[in-house]
Amino acid sequence: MSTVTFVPEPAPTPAFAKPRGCTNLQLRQLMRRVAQLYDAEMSPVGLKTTQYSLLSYVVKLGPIRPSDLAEAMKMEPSTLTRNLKPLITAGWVEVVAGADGRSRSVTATPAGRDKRTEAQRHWKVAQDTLNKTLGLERVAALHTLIQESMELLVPAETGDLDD
Amino acid sequence: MSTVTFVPEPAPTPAFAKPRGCTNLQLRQLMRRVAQLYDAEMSPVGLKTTQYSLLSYVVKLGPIRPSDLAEAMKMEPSTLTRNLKPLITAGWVEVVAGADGRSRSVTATPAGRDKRTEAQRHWKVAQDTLNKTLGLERVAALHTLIQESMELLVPAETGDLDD
DNA sequence: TGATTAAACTTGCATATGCAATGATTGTAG
DNA sequence: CTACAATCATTGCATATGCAAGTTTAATCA
Repeated sequence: MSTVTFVPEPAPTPAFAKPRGCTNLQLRQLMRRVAQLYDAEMSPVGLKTTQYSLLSYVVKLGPIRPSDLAEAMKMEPSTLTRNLKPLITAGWVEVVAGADGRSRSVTATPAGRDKRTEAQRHWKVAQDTLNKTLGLERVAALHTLIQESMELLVPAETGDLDD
Repeated sequence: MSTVTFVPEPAPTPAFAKPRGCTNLQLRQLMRRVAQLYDAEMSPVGLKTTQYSLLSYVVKLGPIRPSDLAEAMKMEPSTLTRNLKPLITAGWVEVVAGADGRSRSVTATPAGRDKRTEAQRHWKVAQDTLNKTLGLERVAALHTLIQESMELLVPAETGDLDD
């Protein structure tokens, strides 16, 4: 057995700074600002960006069951139920009885499809504004990070539990 | 004058993909998941992560005027007014008359400071969990992107308008 | 000083968000 | 076929969020 002198490795300086602060808070803050930017652009059309997103999903995926729609939008079913209300009141979306007596079927009305088309133009302007303000590269990087993070966060999950 | 044949440059393939989808929606979706992760960890302490963030700011910056606090937290003053209510009800925060007859002064009570310390431990666990789930590097990158984006989004703004 | 403007919250209105509990149906085990 | 379990949606409760309008107080101008 030989005596060995360990030379401590030079602390492997990481190529990135240790994250500082609260990720939750930072996400919220950015979300608020971004939402304001989008909402300002959407306001002439008479819907919030949240509503535009939901309406778009209904147009694209409908007729669809509320629970499936909620999952697609990654929100709680209870939240979905309520978020649909303004769209129903406005006559853009309809919820009727589903095949299964328990479930329902969500679809966009013709007026809803028209509204979505109209709103889409404004959404594009908002997105372009953001792209210009932040730079295409930064927005692309943000999208990538968000998507990667979402995948990693999907709670343990549901899906491939055999037995 | 010579005739020149322009060889069109090979479309400068960018090193990043054009961003797809709605940045607002993606941010919201990630925020929801992240909030749920933090809130689950904070729930034993009896406050939401949003409340923890606010309480922390009050502890660190107080006594402070509501408008300054709102600016520090990058939220609307009206939102701040309401978000303070649960903390006041719980006896963690006090709002008293300010120097100026119009303004107020927000401070944390001793109970509030204690609560914040207790909550901080849980926050750290949540943040560590996130760091592990996403990876330190990814979280760091996210923070950087968020911060850069926030700076770029600060609306034209207030600050150095002379005349 | 009296009128006007500005500053600093606060409220009214509307939506977004989620957990826990409830209601209504369907599926399943005995 | 009945009792129990699982599914699907909604409601009760509480908070978060922001715009526009209102209130109170201070500052400024004529």
